[in-house]
Amino acid sequence: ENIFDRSRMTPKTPIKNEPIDLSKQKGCTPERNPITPVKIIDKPQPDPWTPTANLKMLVSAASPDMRDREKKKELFRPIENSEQSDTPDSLQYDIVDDSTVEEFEKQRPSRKQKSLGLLCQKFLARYPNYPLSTEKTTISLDEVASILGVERRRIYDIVNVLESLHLVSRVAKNQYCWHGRHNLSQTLKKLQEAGEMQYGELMTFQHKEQDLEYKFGEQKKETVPDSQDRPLLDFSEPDCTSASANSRKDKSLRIMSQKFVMLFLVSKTKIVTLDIAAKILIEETQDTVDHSKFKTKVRRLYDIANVLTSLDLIKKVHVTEERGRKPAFKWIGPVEFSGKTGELRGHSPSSDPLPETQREACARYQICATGKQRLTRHASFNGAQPCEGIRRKVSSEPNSPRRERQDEYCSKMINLAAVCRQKIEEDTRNSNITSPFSLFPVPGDSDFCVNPLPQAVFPVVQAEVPSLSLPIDISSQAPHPSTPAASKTEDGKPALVPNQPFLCFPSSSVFVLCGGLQESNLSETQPTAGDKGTRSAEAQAAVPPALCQKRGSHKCTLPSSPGDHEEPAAKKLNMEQSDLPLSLVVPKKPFESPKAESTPGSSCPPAVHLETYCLDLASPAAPEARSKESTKPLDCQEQEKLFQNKDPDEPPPGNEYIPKENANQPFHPQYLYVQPTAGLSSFNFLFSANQAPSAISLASNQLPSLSVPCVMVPSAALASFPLVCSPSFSSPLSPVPDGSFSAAASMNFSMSSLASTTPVFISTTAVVTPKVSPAPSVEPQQPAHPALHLSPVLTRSCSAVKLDSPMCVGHPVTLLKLQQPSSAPLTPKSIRPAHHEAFFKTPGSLGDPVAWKKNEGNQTRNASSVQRRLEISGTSAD
DNA sequence: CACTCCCGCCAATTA
DNA sequence: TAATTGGCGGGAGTG
Repeated sequence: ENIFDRSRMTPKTPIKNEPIDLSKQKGCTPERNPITPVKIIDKPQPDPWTPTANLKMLVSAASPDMRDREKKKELFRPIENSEQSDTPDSLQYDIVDDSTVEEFEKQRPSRKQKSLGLLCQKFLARYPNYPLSTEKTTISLDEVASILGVERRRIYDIVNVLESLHLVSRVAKNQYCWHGRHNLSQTLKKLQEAGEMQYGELMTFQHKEQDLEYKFGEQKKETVPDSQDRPLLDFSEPDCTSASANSRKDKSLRIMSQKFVMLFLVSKTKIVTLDIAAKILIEETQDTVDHSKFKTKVRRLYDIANVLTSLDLIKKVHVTEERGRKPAFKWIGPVEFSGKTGELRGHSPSSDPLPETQREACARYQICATGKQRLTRHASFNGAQPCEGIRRKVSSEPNSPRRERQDEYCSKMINLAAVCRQKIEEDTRNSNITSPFSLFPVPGDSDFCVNPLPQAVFPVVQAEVPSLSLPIDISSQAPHPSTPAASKTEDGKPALVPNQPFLCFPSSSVFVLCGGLQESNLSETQPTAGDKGTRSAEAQAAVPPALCQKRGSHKCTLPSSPGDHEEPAAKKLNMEQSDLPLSLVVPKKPFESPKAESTPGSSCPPAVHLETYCLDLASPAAPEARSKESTKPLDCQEQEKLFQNKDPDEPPPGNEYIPKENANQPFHPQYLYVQPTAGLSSFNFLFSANQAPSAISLASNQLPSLSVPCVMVPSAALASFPLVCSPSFSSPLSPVPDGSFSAAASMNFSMSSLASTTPVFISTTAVVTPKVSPAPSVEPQQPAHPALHLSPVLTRSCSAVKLDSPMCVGHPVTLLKLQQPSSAPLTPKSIRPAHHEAFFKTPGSLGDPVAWKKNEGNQTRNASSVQRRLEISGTSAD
């Protein structure tokens, strides 16, 4: 009998008949133990007894195919009856029993019987959904293939998808480890977070496929190449063995699977049409969109969908659209994930940088979004750990192509930002906005939450236009219009709470910090991250985002980029970009609950301040940036020079940071002046602080008063500071109200000289580089969305999103764009964004749109600076 | 005819 | 070099 079985096992494709059994190891599943032939006996044996069984035997003996069919039938029966709907588990049992049946449907296995979905069910039936932790079940591909009577190729399809969800992990060649669904929720959560970052915006618009598509296209193009995405998926989980395995290039199926799942998790409707998914995935992967590619993608999606369906995570549905009904899938799996950011951290803090980043972002986001501020979380976040994680990432790969990292980074950042946005939105929706945002105009919050995000995402893209708007805000700013870049700069807007994440984006790791910034804690982490990034990245980093310092005073440094900009302003710009968002965010938080560690209290204005500070800080870093800047356009270079000079001064913002990098007190004074001008109290504080104290001390001082978080960002943009700060502060503060706030903020920015800020952002963007160019493209789209309401927030979110897509590089740009657009539409709110843009532009300002482009380069610089700052902050950290 | 998606060639990776 | 993985797309089964 045993022999018999074996023969059966071997499918027609004799490929490998080998003694399959051997492989099985531990625990197989309940049903059979593959390993020993004996197992085989299980089912088969019974057969012999029955007439049918005998028949089967004969048949199988006669032809492998028949055997297979029979097997399938057995397995399926239950399944077939219920169709997929049945739960796999039940199936399993059934299967076992069925042996008796044999109705002889044998007829040729219909295509359905051979479907991947069915095969997958059979596969899953073999393993427990929740295996005991103690027992590790290993899966031998050969064995399974033979048992299931299919070629190995098919098993790969299943395993790859399962692997993407961490239900299994590859242990070795031909060996996989079965984990079951224990970690499924965590994995889904991660994917959701990542997805939000990447697709959040898109999904919001889901209904509008076009939008999405467009956006996607732009974003992706802009941003980085898809490689970015992978990381998300990768998350290395703690699981058992796996870790090692991922090397392959892409494993598109795995990545696709993750992305596909992300789309569901991000989608509000939880329904994703195949064509949209295909388009999105194609874009990510590659630009080319030829039809054939699309078809191929769809084929793959079907493969994935079949497996996911078997997992009961999705089900097929049809959506009717204008053009008719389209095939689609609806997510029927868990939507809420118990895991919390905190938990996530716990998972593998060190293991994957990205994951951590995401987590942090999430955490921050939550905080922000919620408005509730979870001090604890923040605190934890603030904790060096997060930062470390980021740093690790950065540092770890320093050598490797920065871009890639950056991209990843960016993507992560973006993702985070996106997630945050979404969350925020949700939060706002669900529970009106929380205090944090309150800063923003009230409406903003709510709007912000709801509309903004969605729109923001894309709309933001429009940023370009927004940039214009910005100018509007402040005529003076107009100059900046430099334009596109400006829009990007808007990222600054991100300042809005939602954006925080964005902040991160800029420098990548740094940004993450931003989130923290807002909260306060963030700052610390960010800095660290930033530091790493900057260091490794040198120029790119230069601008490190901000770091934030956290807590109480939060100071983040946002690094402006290292010098890129000619003038301080330029620096500021860079910083700002990244910062802006932060600042925005910060403000909100402050408003909401000062109490929080950081005492976010300060509200918008504070945020601004922060930025300023950051800028200052950045300046120190600037020098480094300079080098990179060289690459930048003329403007940049000039700016760089300026920065250099300033650098020394810049330190202020990040108190701690500064010291490390450079103590640039001198400059501070300048800034200080500016701020005062602004008139806002908060600004003033900041400035004074900056001035008086050494860079660091100052920063800290100021921050504290304000709300710190923001500060962090600013550091980078010190230069811009003055301008920005003052404006923002003044108005923002009082305005606290939502709309006003944003407006004010924006105003401020613009006032301050958007240019300066803008430059910063730009630089950031630039850093992103590749993305930069893309960003522009994006911008156009954004306009459509107009995120009038929350523009700031939205913008940020948007930017963040975009960033994601771009991954590292791109995202910054994207963000900017988004912001602008949003800003434009929104009035007050929009203003802010605009301001950001303006800033960016301004620096360049001077006018050149070109400058914006250059910004890209700057961004990189910024990033580096940011990183530096981060580092500093880290060290100095509160 | 449009959807699905099976099948297996064959290239990229690994061992 | 052989084996393992897995991208890919032709084209067949279904409705």
